Amino acid sequence: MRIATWNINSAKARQPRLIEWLDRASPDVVCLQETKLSDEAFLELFDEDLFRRGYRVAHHGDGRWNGVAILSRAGLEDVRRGLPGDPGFPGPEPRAISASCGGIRIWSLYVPNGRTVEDPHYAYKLAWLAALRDVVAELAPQGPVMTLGDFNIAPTDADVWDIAEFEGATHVTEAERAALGRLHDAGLLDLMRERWPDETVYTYWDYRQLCFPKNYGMRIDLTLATADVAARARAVWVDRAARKGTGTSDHAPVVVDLDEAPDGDIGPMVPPPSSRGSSARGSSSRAGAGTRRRAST
DNA sequence: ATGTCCCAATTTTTGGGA
Repeated sequence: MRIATWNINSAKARQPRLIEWLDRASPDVVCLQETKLSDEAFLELFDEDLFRRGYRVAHHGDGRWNGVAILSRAGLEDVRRGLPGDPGFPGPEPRAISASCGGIRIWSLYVPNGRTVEDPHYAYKLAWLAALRDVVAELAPQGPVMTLGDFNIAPTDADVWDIAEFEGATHVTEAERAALGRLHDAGLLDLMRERWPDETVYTYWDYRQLCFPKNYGMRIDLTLATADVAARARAVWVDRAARKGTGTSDHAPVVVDLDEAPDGDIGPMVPPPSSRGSSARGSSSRAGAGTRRRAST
């Protein structure tokens, strides 16, 4: 199952690039942020194109700002709009939506930007992240969970092109990183860093000052997941091609490929005959580990 | 020149947000 997240910075402005990307990348589940549309306007624009490609749609937006969505051709059950405990600014904003897709509770998140550390939006950002932590702490013990989206936090200094440029700025503060740390404490792993611990990886480049050509980027779009999901992650990457050319978002998609769940709907995995009763399925070899058959009875 | 883009409205220019 291929799962992606992409802050598209206006679904309306990005329509051709989004459709083109769906056809090229062929994701099964897509978490979108900053659609900047109402639910009605989003469906009006995309329903036909997405239906024809086999996607079902859950959108949560109110028009001008924010707006999140999940597109899925791997099931879309039990859709929940908003974040329980959302502090609001002052009222709730459409920054979270979740659904069960292919047995995973998937969240598409657009964390408040924070603006500056003195701005009330910064306190809002931290309060919003605290509410998210509580949701994760409740859900993570219950089954597979993924939280994907624009977190507006660079987890470490290595996740920005030049930390000196961020003196006193949001996205890199101790408090923001501590809030992210509490998501990890609640059971979420950073799939990109699990797979690529030391690579330079960016997901966002400002439109201004030729940031993309110079690779002045930030890794702020994160793919977090519980350990059961992390164990299935076969590949994790940033689709930089989607950031190139004209009419692009300032963010690139982050894509995760998952192996099938070992106890998925095809039935429980049992050892293949060749290794049954032997020690061949230990950590030294994965041969045969992908073989699945329906258990008898 | 912030080497930009997006939105809405007080719409053909401006202000706000990222």
